[in-house]
Amino acid sequence: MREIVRIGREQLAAVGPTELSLRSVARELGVVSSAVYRYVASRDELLTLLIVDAFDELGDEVDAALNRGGRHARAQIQQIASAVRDWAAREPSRYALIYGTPVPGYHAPAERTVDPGTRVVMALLGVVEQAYLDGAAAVPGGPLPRPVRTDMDALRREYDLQMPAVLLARCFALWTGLFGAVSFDVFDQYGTDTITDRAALLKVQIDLYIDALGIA
Amino acid sequence: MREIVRIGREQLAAVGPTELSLRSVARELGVVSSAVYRYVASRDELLTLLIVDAFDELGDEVDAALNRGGRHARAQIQQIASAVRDWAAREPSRYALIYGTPVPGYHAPAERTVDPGTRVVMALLGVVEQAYLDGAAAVPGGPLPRPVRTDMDALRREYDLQMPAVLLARCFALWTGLFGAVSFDVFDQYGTDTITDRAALLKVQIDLYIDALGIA
DNA sequence: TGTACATCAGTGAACGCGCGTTCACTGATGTAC
DNA sequence: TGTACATCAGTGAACGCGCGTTCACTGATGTAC
Repeated sequence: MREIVRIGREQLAAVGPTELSLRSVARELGVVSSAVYRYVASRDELLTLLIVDAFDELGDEVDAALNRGGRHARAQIQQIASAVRDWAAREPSRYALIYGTPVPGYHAPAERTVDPGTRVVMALLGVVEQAYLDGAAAVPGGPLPRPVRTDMDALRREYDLQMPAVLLARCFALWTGLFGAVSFDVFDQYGTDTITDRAALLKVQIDLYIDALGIA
Repeated sequence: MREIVRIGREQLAAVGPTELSLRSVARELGVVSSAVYRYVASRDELLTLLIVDAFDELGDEVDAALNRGGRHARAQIQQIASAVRDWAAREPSRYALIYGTPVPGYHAPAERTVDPGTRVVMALLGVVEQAYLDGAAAVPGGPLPRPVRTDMDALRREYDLQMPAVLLARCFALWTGLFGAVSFDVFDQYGTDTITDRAALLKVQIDLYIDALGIA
């Protein structure tokens, strides 16, 4: 079982999420294809296992990066960002599996993927919330469009956040900005040769997002 | 020929870029699969045609949105952003083709895809450059890490930009931030039901990025 | 200690499918004399 | 005006491939008496 996930991971290192096949996993496992069905009900379930696995590993890396240090919110966010980037660069297919084009025909079962899938945002929110509580985050003025405000308030209640809705909305910009930058990097959207040090560029971009959050 | 691209587009409406097949295009065209080879050398070339087609259509939409008005940089950028979002929401598969996980095994021929692929950034850069020339963009202080600075200077020369390197670097944050937010939306990375009005959220996010650019 | 039986991991063949690409071909349309 | 020929769009069969999934099965291991 664990073996299957391990091999699935390995396969993903070679082949993009869409063409991950039960048969290739079986082959690599040194077993006939139908044998895999003893452990996994279908290809979809294999994908689910690998998605959860990827989210969890990324989540672990992020947590580890956070623990490694930096007391300042800015440093912590930068650390989260590089952890994400490093993992994504190391595991482009697994990154694509969870943050790229959804695998066609596959629908993730919410009850298994939501929790692991939110670990990175949760880490970011944790840092910003703490900065807010410490008075280290400037609260931006300006109203929020009603529907956004409603959603943000619902989230604040759900996750028990003290930060105001405006700040929470800005966290979304940080979150999507981070993954946008990482995706451009991993999926090679910058032309070839235009950016020589992508890690450095990411750092600059994240700095900008942090500035925009009003964090010291 | 044009017919083939048209049908390819239609197919993409139904099936994700990875499983776009020559045979399905032929089928839809009412023709035997080998006939398509009279017009297109291989599946890869079909993909190239569709990629260029998608980039061009998106570029046209963005240009149209820009022309539709707003003299202020802020309004113009917001208009570009909604044009991108609207097109992406309408054509998720074609968006995935150009901004999602790269199709495995396919390599885009740079000489055909680069120009159409840069139209959106070019539009953004045009707006920011104009704002800079009008003195409407605050030039941020702070140095840039050396490699980033070098890349930015190369780009400034290549595209004949007056804006300083720091500002250009910030344009990258706007660019990747925009596509990060749109991808999260189109690829359904926000949980279900957490965001009720995604267009409104995008607007808030883009506003933040514009603030960060120091644009009035 | 020895036998009878149940459990269970893995086998192997088969199903029906769709794919990209090749090849020799047909038959209509257009051109040259 | 009429015939001979070239062009060219499309055909149809075939190649070898990999896929997900099913099914009845073998044979080793473990358990109960």
